Amino acid sequence: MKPGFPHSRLLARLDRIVAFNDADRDGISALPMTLRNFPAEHEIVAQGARLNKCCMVVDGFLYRHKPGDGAQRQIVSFHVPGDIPDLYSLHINPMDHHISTLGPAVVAFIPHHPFREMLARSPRLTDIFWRETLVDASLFREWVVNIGTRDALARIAHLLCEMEMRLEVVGLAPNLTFSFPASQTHIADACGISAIHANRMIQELRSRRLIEWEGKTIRILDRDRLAEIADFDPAYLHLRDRAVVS
Amino acid sequence: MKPGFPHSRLLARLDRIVAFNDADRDGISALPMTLRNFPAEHEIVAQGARLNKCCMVVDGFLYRHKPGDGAQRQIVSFHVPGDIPDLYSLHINPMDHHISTLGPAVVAFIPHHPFREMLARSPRLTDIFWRETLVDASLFREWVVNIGTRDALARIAHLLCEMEMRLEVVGLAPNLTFSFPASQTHIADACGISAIHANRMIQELRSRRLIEWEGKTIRILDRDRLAEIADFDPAYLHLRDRAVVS
DNA sequence: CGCGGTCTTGACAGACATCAATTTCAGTGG
DNA sequence: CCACTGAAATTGATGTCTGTCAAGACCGCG
Repeated sequence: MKPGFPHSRLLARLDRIVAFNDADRDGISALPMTLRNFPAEHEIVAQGARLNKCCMVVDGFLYRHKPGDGAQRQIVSFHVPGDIPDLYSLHINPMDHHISTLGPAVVAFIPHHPFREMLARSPRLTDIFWRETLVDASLFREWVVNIGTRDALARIAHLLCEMEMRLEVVGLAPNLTFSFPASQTHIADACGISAIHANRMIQELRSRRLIEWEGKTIRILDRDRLAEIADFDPAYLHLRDRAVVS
Repeated sequence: MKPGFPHSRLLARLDRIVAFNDADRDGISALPMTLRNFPAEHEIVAQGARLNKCCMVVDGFLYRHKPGDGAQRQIVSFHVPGDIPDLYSLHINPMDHHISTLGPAVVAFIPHHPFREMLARSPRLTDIFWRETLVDASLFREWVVNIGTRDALARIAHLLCEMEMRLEVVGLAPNLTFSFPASQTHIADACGISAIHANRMIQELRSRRLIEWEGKTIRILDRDRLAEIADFDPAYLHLRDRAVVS
């Protein structure tokens, strides 16, 4: 079976995380997927919803967020192509957060029913997707550490290190350069700081010649020093091979 | 098959979350478990370790923590009887955080091999334990929100609301009163604030007559007002029936 | 060319961290 | 039975990181 474009995204993604075989490939390739385009800042899934399908990022970025106390909100994760941010909806209802597009994005919807059938047929695929949700959880733990222990500058630096590495895995960060259509307000909401302070810290990173950030394009100039400031250790990403050469 | 004491802890726990049948029960009851006692503040699992067994809390509390920047550390979760804090080690290695006892605790170890065999035999149990890890992840998301958006007073209030409700589920918080052998430093490390400030905020909660906290015993005096301060919505706990009467 | 969102800058206030010292108290030993 | 001891809790003073308010600059888009 010839996998379609969205399927290959998912396959490429999983391939970088675990080793799997042709049977796994065929199972995934047989999943029905419906592609849809969404404009920037568009809510794909609402908190409280009961879903009958999952969404996979094909192109662009999604982010998950929860309303915080009062007017505040907290972004709890960003998602890159290949991610399935609501994979957990297979087993948990209702959704405990929103999912929105960051910039314009292409999303593939996978109905729960055939997804569950595929998993029921293959304990191996079950393990693979279970593992995906576990890595997801590991990122949340690191975000707790990020927001709980680091100052604003390090929080932003850490976020950038994480995004660069996750995008590199799916081939979207050549030369430490990548597209990231987040406003400074998004960064602030993700790091638990004010937008104004986020602005100042980003300027600080720029003036230290650690990053370039113009429009929606980020370029990391000195990954080692950025990682040092961020106290960044990629172990929590649980990538298959962490031998990332610079 | 007659389940032993540790097994019944696990069964009771799962029973409050999902509905399951006798076959499930038998499968769980057949799991080999080795009981061990640990003193307070004892490391059960180290970051970086590759495990061949999971640990279930039988009595007392465990907590998971990661070293933060410099001398700081971040507690990312507390665990009550019935929890399996390193369930994810079935699919992910190495551990990305430490697990320690809070006070003295009794822990049951379950070897990975029979655990995996049980799951391989029962897609239903696989779903149940997968779901457990998904709820775990949901708590992390809420912790991100807690630390990222709320002030110190609300963070502590939120933590107390969460602990009370989770303990109530396993029958360990009668009359809104429960044992919790955490020092103020633990609270501080969990909420991302300094121990001194944690002390002042706890005093504030006491003086407002919201809680009593003497030694290792906490009593919630006014859950409604505490939940209001904490902006606490138990939906993220994904309990089966959330009809908790006061 | 004008509008609105985003970014930027400055001044000021406040929540919280840090430093230092004292009190409490459970556990220990004489 | 009662000092002794070290950890935990508490209190006070001071500094700072970060939030808030206000206003202006920049820029993409219609």
